[in-house]
Amino acid sequence: MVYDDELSSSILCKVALSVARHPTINDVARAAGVSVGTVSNVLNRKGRHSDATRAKVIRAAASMHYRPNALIRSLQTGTTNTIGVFTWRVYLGAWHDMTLDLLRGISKGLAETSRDVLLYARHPHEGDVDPGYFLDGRVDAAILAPGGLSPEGLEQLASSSLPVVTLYQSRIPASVASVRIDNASGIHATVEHLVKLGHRRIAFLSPAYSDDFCERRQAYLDAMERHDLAPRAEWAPLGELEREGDAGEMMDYMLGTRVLPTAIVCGNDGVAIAALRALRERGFAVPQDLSVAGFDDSAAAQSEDLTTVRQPAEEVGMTAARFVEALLCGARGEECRAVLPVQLITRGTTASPRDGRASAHMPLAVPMKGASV
Amino acid sequence: MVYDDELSSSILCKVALSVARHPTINDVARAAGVSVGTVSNVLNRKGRHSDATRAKVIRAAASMHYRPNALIRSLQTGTTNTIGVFTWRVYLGAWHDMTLDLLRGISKGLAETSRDVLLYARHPHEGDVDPGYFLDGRVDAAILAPGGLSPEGLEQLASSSLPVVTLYQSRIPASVASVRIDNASGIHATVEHLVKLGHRRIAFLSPAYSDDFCERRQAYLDAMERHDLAPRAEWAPLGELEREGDAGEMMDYMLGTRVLPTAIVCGNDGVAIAALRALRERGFAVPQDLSVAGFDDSAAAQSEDLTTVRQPAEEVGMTAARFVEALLCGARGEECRAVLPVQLITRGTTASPRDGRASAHMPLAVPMKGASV
DNA sequence: TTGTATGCGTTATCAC
DNA sequence: GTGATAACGCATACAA
Repeated sequence: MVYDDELSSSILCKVALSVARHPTINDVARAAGVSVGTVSNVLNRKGRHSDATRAKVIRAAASMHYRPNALIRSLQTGTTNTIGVFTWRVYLGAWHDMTLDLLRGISKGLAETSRDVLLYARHPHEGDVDPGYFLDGRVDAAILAPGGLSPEGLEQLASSSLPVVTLYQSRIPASVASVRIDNASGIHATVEHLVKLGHRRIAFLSPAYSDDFCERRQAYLDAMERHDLAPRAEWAPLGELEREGDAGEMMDYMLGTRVLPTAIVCGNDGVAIAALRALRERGFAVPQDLSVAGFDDSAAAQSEDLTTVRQPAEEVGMTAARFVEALLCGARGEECRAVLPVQLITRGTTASPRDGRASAHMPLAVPMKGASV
Repeated sequence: MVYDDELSSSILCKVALSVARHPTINDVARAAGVSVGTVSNVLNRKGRHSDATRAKVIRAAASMHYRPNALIRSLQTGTTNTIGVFTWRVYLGAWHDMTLDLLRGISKGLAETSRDVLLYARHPHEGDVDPGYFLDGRVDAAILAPGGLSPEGLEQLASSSLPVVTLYQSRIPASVASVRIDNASGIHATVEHLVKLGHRRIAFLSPAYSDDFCERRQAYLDAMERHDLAPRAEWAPLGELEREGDAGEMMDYMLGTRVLPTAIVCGNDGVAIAALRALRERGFAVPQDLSVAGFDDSAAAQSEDLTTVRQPAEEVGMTAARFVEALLCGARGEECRAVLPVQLITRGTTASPRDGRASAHMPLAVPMKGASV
């Protein structure tokens, strides 16, 4: 061609004009008049080349907005600088306010080590996730919130070489890193608080579809026993509680029993706030007629002046990010386990019960299944 | 058949024992006794091979938990099935409650087309993001919430071949797809509502660091003018308002003026709730002494019984996801523009002002240089 | 129907 | 210091 002997600047023009695609290291090398190896060296392993070459390469790369392809680079180096994060909960609504705090914590933690987050959005709304999903080379490690992987799936993942940190899960293989919160302490503190206020008829309202909820339920039963309080079966119903409306039904069920509780401990703030609304709709005053306590200390809990247990979701995320870092540095899963403390926050929805018996203005008979007070 | 089984299973064992790394297509090919091309064909282009071969390949792949490397596959196909999402806001706190709704919408929208989200977390806490950041081949397209990219950066990105959808941004190149909300309508409705209640001294409290805030501020000024109300300069201060404490200072400033407003329109719910608290701390009753309105209809707004403008954050996310899909199918950016409607939600923090005059304990109103009271 | 060969863009290992 | 070149794992066009 006529232009074979053009100066590099015009070559740059040619390249710039001809590429719809992004410039590659080859383009940079050609423009700078050096080999690809030299370009790679200059750009990555600073220090083993002449200043003149260095300048040429840098300028060529900058002028054509060269950007190394991250995929190929990962292929070469074996590391993606990306962490997979699976949180089922992003699909759910206000029942789980803590997701964003969690993500923020993870982001902050990973930013410290310049890693990005691959947020798995592709999973279906229902059913278990294929563990192989995390093994396609896109991520260096995975952080798994509950709800996606079956125990077997987690087992399989654990036996692979992918570092994994589970969150809010207790039924996991011993070798898997995990960050949990101290559910039992939180519930014990809540029950203790209520007992000190004079409550003896304490109910527990919660779904049971995650380890956390199960632990909280068990802790409630333990706490009741510890205080010599025998919870009636209908005070701790095992319902689905997946939507707001469910809380109303559950409340009807609970209020339809012969002996009403004077306090309700809820599995999380979402349930507690739904319970608050259901109670108020039915003419009950909180905390005069019934006390209500939640779990999580979400933003809504603060607004609702809800007594609740504060869990450090952001710290859970940061801890998980640090564990990921540790695992990538060779730590074993067994060494990366944390149970973060929680703290009871007493607010306006809990108070002493009205003198032993149900209050005077409470409905005599709740319109459900002929039950009476 | 039996012979085949024995043969392949023993080979499988050998392979399984030898690999610490993940099996590659070569391993599968060897185990199945076919070539890599055949494996690839069987796994991807169904239909052009014998049943026997097909069965062998499938079984070999399944038994060794073969998973194609997504990086290489992307390299090959030119598509990553991943969308980059940049939201600065994940770092911020309760000032921006809508982030999770947004993410949920994006996730739902992308799940429809089996794409995942690369959530950029690596950006520093301050300063502009390098546009080249999104051009390293890891994503097929990008969704950009405000705050990260400078206008020039966005321009540069727009001139690249990467499909981009901006959110909540109005000052963008004409060719860039965008999803916005109708800020002006929301503010006009709010001011209209307050005017109908009898307010004339209406203030505007908001930061101004994003397009949305600026639009809302301008809409406030327009609405005031439309109602022949000349807002005093001190009723629409231009402050930073980046933390909760700032709202208190701003409130002190506003309440320290000679003529007090009877209503405060806020830039978002976070500001409004901070304003509510600041007002109550200073002995003002809402809405008796002052009315307050927000913007967004976050969960906190519902809890606080705040009059506000509902914005469909989740729908913003879903729309963005759909635009991404459209762009990837060849649509031009100009064709992918949406301004989603908002809706005024009147709640308990707005009411008629106390009978024309300021309340008894408020400082007397003193007219200043032609300002209409 | 199946196998072979090529190339994707980069890093890294060697010669020079 | 610098430049060839192998290798990464896969898809695909093409040959058999």
